Amino acid sequence: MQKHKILIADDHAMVRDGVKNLVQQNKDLIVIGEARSGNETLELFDKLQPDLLIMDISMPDMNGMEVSRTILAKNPGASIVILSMYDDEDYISRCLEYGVKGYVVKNESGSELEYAIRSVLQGKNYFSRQAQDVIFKKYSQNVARKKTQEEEISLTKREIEIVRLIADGLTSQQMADRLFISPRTVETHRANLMKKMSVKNAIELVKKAQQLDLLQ
Amino acid sequence: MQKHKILIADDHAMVRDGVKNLVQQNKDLIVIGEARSGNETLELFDKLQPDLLIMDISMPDMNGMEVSRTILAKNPGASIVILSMYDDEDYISRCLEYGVKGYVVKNESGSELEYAIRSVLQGKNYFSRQAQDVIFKKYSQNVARKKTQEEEISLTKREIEIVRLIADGLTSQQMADRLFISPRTVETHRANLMKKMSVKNAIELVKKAQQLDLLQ
DNA sequence: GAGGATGTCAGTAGAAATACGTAGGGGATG
DNA sequence: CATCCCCTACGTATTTCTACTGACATCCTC
Repeated sequence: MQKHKILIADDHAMVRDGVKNLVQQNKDLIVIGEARSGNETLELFDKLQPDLLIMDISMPDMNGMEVSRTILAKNPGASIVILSMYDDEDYISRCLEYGVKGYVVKNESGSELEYAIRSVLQGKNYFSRQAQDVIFKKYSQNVARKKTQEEEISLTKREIEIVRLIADGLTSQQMADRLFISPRTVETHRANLMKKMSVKNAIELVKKAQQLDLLQ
Repeated sequence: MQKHKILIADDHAMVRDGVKNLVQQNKDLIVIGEARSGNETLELFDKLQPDLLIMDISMPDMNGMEVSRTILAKNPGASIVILSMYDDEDYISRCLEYGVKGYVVKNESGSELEYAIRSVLQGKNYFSRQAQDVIFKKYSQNVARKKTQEEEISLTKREIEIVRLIADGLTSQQMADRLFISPRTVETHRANLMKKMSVKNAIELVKKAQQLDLLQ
């Protein structure tokens, strides 16, 4: 049987041991190395080429996110599960950005970590309960904000057409050619749009339209 | 003890009974109504004002998503858990958009539903394993796409600063004032940016910068 | 049929952006 | 020290955008 090779990175021996025990209760998993710092993690990852890296987010020299970014820059498919003390939104979203596949908050049960390991080795992502809560909260805040703004502003069909063309980077002349109307008319629409949406130039107009989800 | 009032909506009696049993094993929960269609759900929700609505996504007259949207438009804080046969990405993301707080795929265990009920009643979101997998897959695809584009273009610190100000809708003069440099210099940066990023005007520049995640 | 919303177009004027090219000072690096 | 990159800055010319005002036809509604 081919065992999955796992590298553990944490500056606390006790945590390393705990994770190691947890991992090695599974016969198809084997811990092939332990790192005590960010730099050591980078070295060992290169040398050992593990199937999975389980890493603390806070380490003395370089934090887990920076290590993740470095590793994932060189090894885009690498599997990394982050262990963190915190369910901080910044941390979590940065990890997602960098391509980390798992994120488990330490005060959650060991089964969360096991589930994360299983999922990631199967090629899926796994963010633990608390981590998801944070993401969903952020997401729904965004949605809520969009909803409340959306009410007041109502655009005509033509105006929506125009604002989309503006967002595509066309000049008034180009829009006029495409719509078979005068460039002056396009400019009228543009002016009306800016007035309706309380902005001072086309760039802010496009941003606002994006926020209101008017572009496609 | 104040019991949490729950409304169940599903066109299949067997599913309703199953959910009902599951719910009423908890002493602090009580099923106060059952709806067999989308329209009935809307009526009962208005009349009964439940603390939580557990609803099938597919119903004869109006599907669960449309019902959700209608209810949430009138009751922005309403708690809704969607039961679905499918882990379709479109369904899930639409539910998120509308403000649905829970999404459970039917072939998952009953404990997923219980967990969802608990979480939502506590004011949190809960999307079951399969639903999350879909979202994360989508998310990481986006990240991956972004990454591949990012390589070629490298901007200097000053250029990044400028492109962000452009994205904020400032004119060259305003940027010059803020950065204590000549407006001509700002225009030089702007021109260099447009050349580097192969675009013809500021709007396309901003869009490109957004794609490359250069704006904060 | 009066009134409102929409889409169309124009004049005038000034502000801003874009397209060219050129160039010096400073820092890092070989 | 030569070279490259970055930041800085200017000249000239043209295009595009923004601001403000006024106007007319159409369609819908009350």
